[in-house]
Amino acid sequence: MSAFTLSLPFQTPHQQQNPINKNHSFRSPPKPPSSNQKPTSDSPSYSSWIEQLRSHTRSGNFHEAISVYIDMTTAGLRPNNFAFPAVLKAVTEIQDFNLGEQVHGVVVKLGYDASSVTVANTLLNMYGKCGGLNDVLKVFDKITERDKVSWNTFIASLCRLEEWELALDMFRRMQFDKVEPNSFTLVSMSLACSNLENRHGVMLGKQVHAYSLKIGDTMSFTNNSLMSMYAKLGRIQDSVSLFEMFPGKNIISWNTMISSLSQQDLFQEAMAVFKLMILEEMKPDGVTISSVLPACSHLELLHHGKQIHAYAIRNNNLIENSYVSSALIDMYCNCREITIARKVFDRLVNRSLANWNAMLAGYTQNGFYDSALVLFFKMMEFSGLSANPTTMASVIPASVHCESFHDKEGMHGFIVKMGFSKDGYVQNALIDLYSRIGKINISRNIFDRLEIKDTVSWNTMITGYVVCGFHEHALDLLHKMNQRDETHDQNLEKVTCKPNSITLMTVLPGCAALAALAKGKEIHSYAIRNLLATDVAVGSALTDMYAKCGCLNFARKVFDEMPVRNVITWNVMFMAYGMHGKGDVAMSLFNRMVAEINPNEVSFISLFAACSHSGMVDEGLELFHKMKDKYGVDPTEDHYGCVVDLLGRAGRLAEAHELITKMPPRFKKLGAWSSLLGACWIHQNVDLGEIAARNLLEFESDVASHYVLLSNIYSAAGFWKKATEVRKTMIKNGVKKEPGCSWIEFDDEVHKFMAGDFSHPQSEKIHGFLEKLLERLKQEGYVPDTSCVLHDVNEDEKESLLCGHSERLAIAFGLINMPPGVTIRVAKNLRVCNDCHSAIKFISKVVGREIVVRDVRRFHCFKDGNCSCGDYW
DNA sequence: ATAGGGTTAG
Repeated sequence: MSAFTLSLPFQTPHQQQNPINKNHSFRSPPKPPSSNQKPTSDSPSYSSWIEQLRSHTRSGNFHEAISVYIDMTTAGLRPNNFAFPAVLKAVTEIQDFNLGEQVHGVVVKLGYDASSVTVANTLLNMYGKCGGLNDVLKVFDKITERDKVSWNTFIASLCRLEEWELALDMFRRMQFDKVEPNSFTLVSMSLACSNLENRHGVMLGKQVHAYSLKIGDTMSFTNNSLMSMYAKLGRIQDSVSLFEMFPGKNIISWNTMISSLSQQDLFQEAMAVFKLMILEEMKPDGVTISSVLPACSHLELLHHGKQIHAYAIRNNNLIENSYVSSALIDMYCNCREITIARKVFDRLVNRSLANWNAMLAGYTQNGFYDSALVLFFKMMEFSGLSANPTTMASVIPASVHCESFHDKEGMHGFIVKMGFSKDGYVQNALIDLYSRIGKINISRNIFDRLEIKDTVSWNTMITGYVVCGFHEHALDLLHKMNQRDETHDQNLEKVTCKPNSITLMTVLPGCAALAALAKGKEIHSYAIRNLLATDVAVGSALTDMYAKCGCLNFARKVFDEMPVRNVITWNVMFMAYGMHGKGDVAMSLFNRMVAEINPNEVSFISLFAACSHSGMVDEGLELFHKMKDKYGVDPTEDHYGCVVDLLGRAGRLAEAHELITKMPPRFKKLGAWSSLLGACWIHQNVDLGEIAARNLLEFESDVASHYVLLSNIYSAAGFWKKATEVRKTMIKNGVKKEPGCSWIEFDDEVHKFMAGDFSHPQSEKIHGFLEKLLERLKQEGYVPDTSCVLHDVNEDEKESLLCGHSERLAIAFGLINMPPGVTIRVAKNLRVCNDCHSAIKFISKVVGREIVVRDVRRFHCFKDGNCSCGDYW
């Protein structure tokens, strides 16, 4: 609506031309009252103008009412204390703040703001609904004879402007001025209290409640507001008591109760109240439906949800209610019935933004990222609606995970353009976006500049570091999150963000990757103290962490004590036993598992790996042959890869090769070929190794490990020239070998060592230590095996290169710094080479220490000159 | 006086 200026014709009565801008758009042009003569204030038709104005407002024709008002003033008539309330009400309803201000001007000129309480009160109401705080205060100040309505309107306006504290102050001043609060006042007060900080809100809320009892207020809306207030302040029990004791329950009481329970995540209870409502023959309306559906959604009560859907269609076509349809879509999506959700969506006649958003969220949350993006672009083009921050909170993750969508950073541009950059959800989603495209610094930048960091912000940032492999930073940030929590004002419960179960399961894989046992234990104790350890996901992550830190016993203990286990929990345990070379235990656990719960694809991958590392070829093959018929899991290309590894590692290379050739054609064979190549290196088979490498390099000429394995196979067989050639091709193709890297946790820090690396502060000491150690090893009978050294150098040099292998540096560091008797735990990013394996066996004997080395595939526990893997790995 | 759709995880 265009703004226009209204000058005051009565200020200079002789001036007859009127500068009203007639562009104001009205539905129907106003008709002046019957006579052609201009009415004057004392002519009989004056009252008919006023009456017309009032009747338009009364019957809801606000635009017409305003028209009459304008014509009236154009004609030089003064509005009176009947005209002003009518026009102000109309202005308020259509939210035309500009016109409101102009009418205000007229009111002031004519002195009604001080002389008529009714006019002043409607003015107050107008500013409360479409103005600002200053206007409200100014108008209220002017009223000399404040009545109860003035106070109530004033307080209600303050609430609408979210000035909760001020509203409460005014409640006190009202009583001080000897004006008795009534139901209207108490409704506003309940609303104000429910928006205060928790403890404070409850305290004042109880006073409001007591006040209502004192004045014997039994109005249903007072009771309903008090219920709502208690619920929002987390005092659901008080809310329920009010509900139960109140004799005058109406539909709104029921709805309030159901929605309050839903909002407090008390879904079972919400369902129970809903059922009671039906029993008491109270007819649910749209609000009821949209309050109870979230409960069905969270409890995944698809059946109930469908019944409610049917009810909504039968009764009054409640499905047309946008709240109802959004809740339905959400319910179906949460029950993973995306197709039904989409049908509901497609059949809607008018789609609200909430409908689109619910559908988009449903797609994203169920992993249908492409569908989410397609729908989003459709919405942008055809719906006539524009996205809001909620839309983008679903679209950003969809764009991040959608592989065929490339312009991920473009989303950020769009966000900025739309002005959504300061929305918390959007910012968190952007942090995730940048970390997943490897631009972790941008993530951190956004994170650092967040005005409010909630738990999700911290979790997302920590996950980002884990995703990018910066595990130390992840642990650092967890530490900071905790610090922040400790120093936080206990009164501000709403803004605290303690680590939750998601935080822990995000950061535990970081500990596992770093083999940071001490840190992992610290997190474990934190989980116990904060009652998070019983969470399935946390328990599974703890089990995994202990297993990957080499503490199989701890892993098993956590596993045994978990109150609930899911597929992932079991899979983690299989993997754990597999990495420790205990395939037999994994298999017997599997038999226990299938009595309780169905295995999935990952279960079989873990089990094959376990069998493979334990030489249990036949057990593994048997499982492979019956996984589909007995357990209903179709083998995938990954399973084939595992079985090729199983056969190959055991030296059954021909069978492994045959299995690859028999793979169903829909499968990619790369994984299987690379398993075979690895096996050819172990068993020194040049012919098959060449075949495998050829098949791999045709598609993956940029993977260093293929070149390295082939070249190692050649050198081990003495084909030095061929080995060198492979290495040259690799360099020519610009492929860089991933540098070997090992690490060890010491003194609350993870120390990293690269192969041939001299950057560590203790580097000199370590190398000196290793030189002396080498002499002692040789005395014990250690003979260096240089076959896996790629470089074509003389034997002496090779030996010193071997000494530089990163695992040896890490072990030496541990031996120098850690007290005797403490097990040395080292992790490595590549496989331990033959020579290091045999050297570490000797080291464990010479220094009398247990040494645990975890490489990419499994654990090696060295003790008294032996290794737990029995040289089979 | 009552109602909605969103971000993080294995």
